[in-house]
Amino acid sequence: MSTLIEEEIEVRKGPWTTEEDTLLTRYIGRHGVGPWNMLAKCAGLKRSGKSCRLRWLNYLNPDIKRGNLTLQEQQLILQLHSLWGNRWSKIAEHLPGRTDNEIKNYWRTRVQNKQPSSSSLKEMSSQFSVPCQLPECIVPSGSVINISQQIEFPQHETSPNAYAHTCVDNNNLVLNGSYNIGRSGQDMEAFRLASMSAVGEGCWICNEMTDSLWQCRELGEMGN
DNA sequence: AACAGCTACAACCGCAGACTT
DNA sequence: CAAGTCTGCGGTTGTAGCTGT
Repeated sequence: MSTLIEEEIEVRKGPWTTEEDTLLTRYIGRHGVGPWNMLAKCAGLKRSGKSCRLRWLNYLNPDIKRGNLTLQEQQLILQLHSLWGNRWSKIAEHLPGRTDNEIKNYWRTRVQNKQPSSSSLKEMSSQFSVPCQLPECIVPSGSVINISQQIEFPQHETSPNAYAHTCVDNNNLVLNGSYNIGRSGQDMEAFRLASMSAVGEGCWICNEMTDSLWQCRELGEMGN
């Protein structure tokens, strides 16, 4: 009979091998998902239940979608993150086949790391208004997008008057200032969502822009 | 070709809440 | 009701692969 310490030493960590993947997949295929600690032992894996759960949910589960996030998914993540913050599991519930880990990684590597520099922040804080020039948008050159829609806010008590008007010039998306920015975070949120809607399905608004808007909101809150 | 820096992603850790004894 | 255990979540880290020099 092994001691507790010896058992702890036996627990494997690090990257999973194909043999381990096979064992876990086969066991769940036969018996389904159960208590993870028990499952790990019964499957013959020298892994913690936690590790098995993570491996299954984030990698081995056949329901998981592979490949890059679609533009719609990226847009949805931004919208949901603006509503719920870092509630990754909650956000993942609205993206079938995507895991909270994947969404979290996406956010950290491709959104959060592209925060505007402090100098650009200062510049923005001095203006704190539209229009603002936006780099690297993939809207076809020459397109014109007009929106004048009222944004619905699922969780906000009121619907602020958020209107954005956009046009595209030489691949740069420009927001024309028909949005009346208040100093509340909610107004900034409205502008943010309006801008995202402006780009529409199949198009994508650049990360720099949404982050910049987010910073604008924070600046607005700081100013209060 | 070799190296450094960067990016994306898998995996671990700590914590909190739920559940069980 | 308290203590122990399990589960799930969010933050963080390690590293393989890619890219630029």
